[in-house]
Amino acid sequence: MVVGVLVEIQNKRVDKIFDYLVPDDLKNSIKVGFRVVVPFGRMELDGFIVTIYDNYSNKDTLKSIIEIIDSEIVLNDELLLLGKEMQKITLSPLISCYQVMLPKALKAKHGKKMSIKYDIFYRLNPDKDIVVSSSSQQKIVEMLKEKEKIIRKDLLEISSSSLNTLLKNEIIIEEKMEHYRLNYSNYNFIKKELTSEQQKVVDEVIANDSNNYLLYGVTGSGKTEVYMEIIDFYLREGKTCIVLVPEISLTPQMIQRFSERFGDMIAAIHSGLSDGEKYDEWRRIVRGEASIVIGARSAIFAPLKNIGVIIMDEEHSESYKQSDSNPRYHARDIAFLRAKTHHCSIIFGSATPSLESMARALKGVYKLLELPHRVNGKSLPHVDIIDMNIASKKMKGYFSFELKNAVDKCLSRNEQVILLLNRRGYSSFITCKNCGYTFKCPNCDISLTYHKSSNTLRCHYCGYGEKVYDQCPKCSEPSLNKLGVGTQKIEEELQNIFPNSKILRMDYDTTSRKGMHEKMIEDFKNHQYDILLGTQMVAKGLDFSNVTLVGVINADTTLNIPDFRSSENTFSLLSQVAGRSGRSNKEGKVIIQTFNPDHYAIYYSSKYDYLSFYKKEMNIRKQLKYPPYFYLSIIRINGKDSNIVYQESLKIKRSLERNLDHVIILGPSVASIFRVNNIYRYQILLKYKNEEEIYFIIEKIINHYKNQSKVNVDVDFNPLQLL
DNA sequence: AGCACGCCGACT
DNA sequence: GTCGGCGTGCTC
Repeated sequence: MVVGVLVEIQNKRVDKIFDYLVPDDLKNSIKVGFRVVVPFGRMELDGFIVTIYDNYSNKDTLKSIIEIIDSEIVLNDELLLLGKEMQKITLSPLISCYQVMLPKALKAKHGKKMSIKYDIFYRLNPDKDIVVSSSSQQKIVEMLKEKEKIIRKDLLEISSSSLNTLLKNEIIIEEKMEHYRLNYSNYNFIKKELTSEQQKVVDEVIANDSNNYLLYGVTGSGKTEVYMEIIDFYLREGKTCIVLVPEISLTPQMIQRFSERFGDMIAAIHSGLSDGEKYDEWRRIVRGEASIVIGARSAIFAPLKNIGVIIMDEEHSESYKQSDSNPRYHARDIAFLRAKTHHCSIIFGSATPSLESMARALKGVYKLLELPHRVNGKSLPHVDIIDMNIASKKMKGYFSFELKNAVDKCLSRNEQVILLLNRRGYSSFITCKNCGYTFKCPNCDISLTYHKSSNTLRCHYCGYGEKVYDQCPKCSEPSLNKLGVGTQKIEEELQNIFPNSKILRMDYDTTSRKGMHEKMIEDFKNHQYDILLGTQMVAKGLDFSNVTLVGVINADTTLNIPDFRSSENTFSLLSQVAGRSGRSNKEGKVIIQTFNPDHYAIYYSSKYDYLSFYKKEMNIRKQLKYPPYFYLSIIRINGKDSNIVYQESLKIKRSLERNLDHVIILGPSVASIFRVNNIYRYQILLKYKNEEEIYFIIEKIINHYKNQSKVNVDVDFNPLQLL
């Protein structure tokens, strides 16, 4: 017997199938989709069995498999096929496609044994008469008469010798059962009364078996309730469901809502779980013990059978794309592939749909469903924009008089405040502290990125560069700000202004410890704090009924990120955070501090005018040839020798130019961080209309560079970040 | 990814 | 004369 094995090495040159003999004693237990240990050169490696050959001509040269790791299939037929399709659409190593599907505990290095926890149960042996010879034996038997089965820990006060005697005499039986580290309550079909708007959406979706929907519903319009009702329908049909949410909004609140309704039918995979716990959830899914999988990006690979619907909440979220490493896939594309095999529907939900999705919906590629009203019947909270060009002249720190005042009022009513501080991208570009001026590329209409080493500003799209001056070119003040504001600093200032308030700081630093995120949300909900100060993570999905004021300290930071999507991201972030205010019966309010009060992203978000924003932004995208009018791809070239990397980049560019018409080829330009770990990086940006045309050439280039070690060439199709 | 093979410089 | 630098190539 000969099998094809894909070995677990992250190297393109060995990303192919190696053939091995199966020793006779393993023949009966081996299956496609199992992991095995194989000899490889002088090493021993883990690998996946991807084929079993019917007949194989020259077996003599083959080595034999050392051992089988699994007793259950790790990659089922659907996932094996899905991996191949992923490799095709991402041009990533096949092994990386399989690895990304599995929980970390399974990717463990060879030799590390997985621990499955067991509970030991005891029950009475129905075939034996009960004969006891001591009072403690009698006690155990009494317990079993009452409870049918008991767990070892119930017997703490009873000597184990009496237990052993009973076992030896076969009066009681020992049983092992797999212990799952998490527990959910039971399914209880609570049906919440839906509004007629919500019901209409539900009816529409369940009327069709395989359709793609864009659910455009304002914050607080009850999308989650709609999802649950649809899921309920499919569960009754005997089907399963996947719910994708951005990691940041996969809060205990969210999980609780699902588990209250669906109990232990859900498997929730989130960052708060240990690797072991994630593995447990994955096993429950494999065994068909969970019918709803709720999780972040990688939950799209959940090994469910018979999927009825895939829901992608907050579909505009950038976290759905794996951008940092191979395979550079978007969960949306995987959803399409899985929906095709399962003949199921996909629902993309958002209060601020991505331009790509809305464009598709308006073209009829997706069916557009709308929830234009909040379920509490209240209108969205009023938004005040504070012009910091004026306000900053009168203030010392980061808080305008208006924001200070509003916080004061809110606290005096014993209500709570959420303050959003945007830190992302701060150090990479330069702003003027005095007037808010930012440097832009004359060719690309995006902010320039600051390079500390050369003290220059550069554009990463076209390579344009200029020297940094000490003075601001607009107001001539020597007040260029190269550094960001930390949440910590703001917290101190806040505490000084409101000495009697309790402030909770929530950012990457304070939530990195396991369970902290959950605890903070719980504590804030219980009003142990008055003010929640944090980064993006306070903007999404949280539902606090006592929050009546949301303040955005610096709306400009996301706007200034050198990316053509920065307006879109700003609009959606501001809309999301505004929706945190006034969620129950109390009137809410939002205050946004900005140096760009007239910027359309800020202006339209303050009016909750998605469609106007959409039209304006689409116009810009059209003019500048960006998505959704043009596709983008980035070819990244890196290597140890910067000169060789550059020369090869030029070669690639020329070969692209020779082979492609109607494709805009920009670069090669240096990546935002030119040198990482002594690897130099260049990139070429492609803008095009026809996906097929470029695919084959890029595939050719990547395959060409696969076999040589001087430079490494990767592609990112439809990148979200161009940096 | 490892690990060996192989072809040139400074040394006991 | 050798020890050892790490460039190139292979692993079923």
